[in-house]
Amino acid sequence: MDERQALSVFAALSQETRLRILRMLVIAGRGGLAAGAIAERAEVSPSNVSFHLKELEQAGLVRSRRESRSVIYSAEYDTLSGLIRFLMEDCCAASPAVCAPLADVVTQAACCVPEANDAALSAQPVES
Amino acid sequence: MDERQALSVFAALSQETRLRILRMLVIAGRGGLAAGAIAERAEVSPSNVSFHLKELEQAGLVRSRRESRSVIYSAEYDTLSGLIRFLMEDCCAASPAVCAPLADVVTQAACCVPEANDAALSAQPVES
DNA sequence: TCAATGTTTTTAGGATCGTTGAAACATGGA
DNA sequence: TCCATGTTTCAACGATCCTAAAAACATTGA
Repeated sequence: MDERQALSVFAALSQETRLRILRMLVIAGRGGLAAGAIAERAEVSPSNVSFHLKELEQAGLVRSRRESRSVIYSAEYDTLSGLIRFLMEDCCAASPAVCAPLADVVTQAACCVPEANDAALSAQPVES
Repeated sequence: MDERQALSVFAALSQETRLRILRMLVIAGRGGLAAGAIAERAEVSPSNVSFHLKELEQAGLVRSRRESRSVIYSAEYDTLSGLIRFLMEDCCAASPAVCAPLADVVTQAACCVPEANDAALSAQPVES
């Protein structure tokens, strides 16, 4: 990810409704959610949710597909991981001691890593 | 990190000059840089850099200390790691397969982790 | 084709943000 | 104290963003 896209992603995530929507879609998984369902859960009007979804889509954080009458939105996990990589990148240019806190994140936020799944985060088990 | 602070941090990072300043300070390490030096490197006016540094400070991304005539700013690595943790948090609520790309980041972006320092990122060695 | 449902676009407004230059403030040395 | 240096605050303006409501568009079934 280059600086331009990082700026775009940060801008997209700096708005309350959009951040909520993205987290909603991240939790929803690859199946995604229909625009209407998102609007209902976020408690905003359809036109407003459409506006914010477009912003998220332009930032590359979500994708959309039409299924019959509904338009289904889902999170782009690759963009999220790219953003995290971007955030870690420059840390590595400084001395290792400086970025020790980030190393801790790497080792502790291991919810996604099979062999270290000992509830390092306060995340609850997967349901559904 | 809660949602409120995450929003504040995203807003702070969504501006080109501020993102550049933060990356500059991350690379500079705990020693930090004087406001004047930052202004010079970022090629913005002193008043402008002061404005942006205040925003970064309010978001908790930098701290300042006075040394004689200069005010030295340095990156708050804990806030950065907190942001990364926040970004990974919800990923874990979905199925593990969904967040595999993030797991890859964790294992590959290992520049900070001593035992896996094999240039997984395209980051160049530290110069200067 | 017509009506119903789901979503997007458009328009307009008010609010917030970023930049600039001048003035003010803080510090250290003569 | 006075001056030089380094930084911050202030006020004003233009640009951008967010929201709301109405209209337009797309899809499906009668």
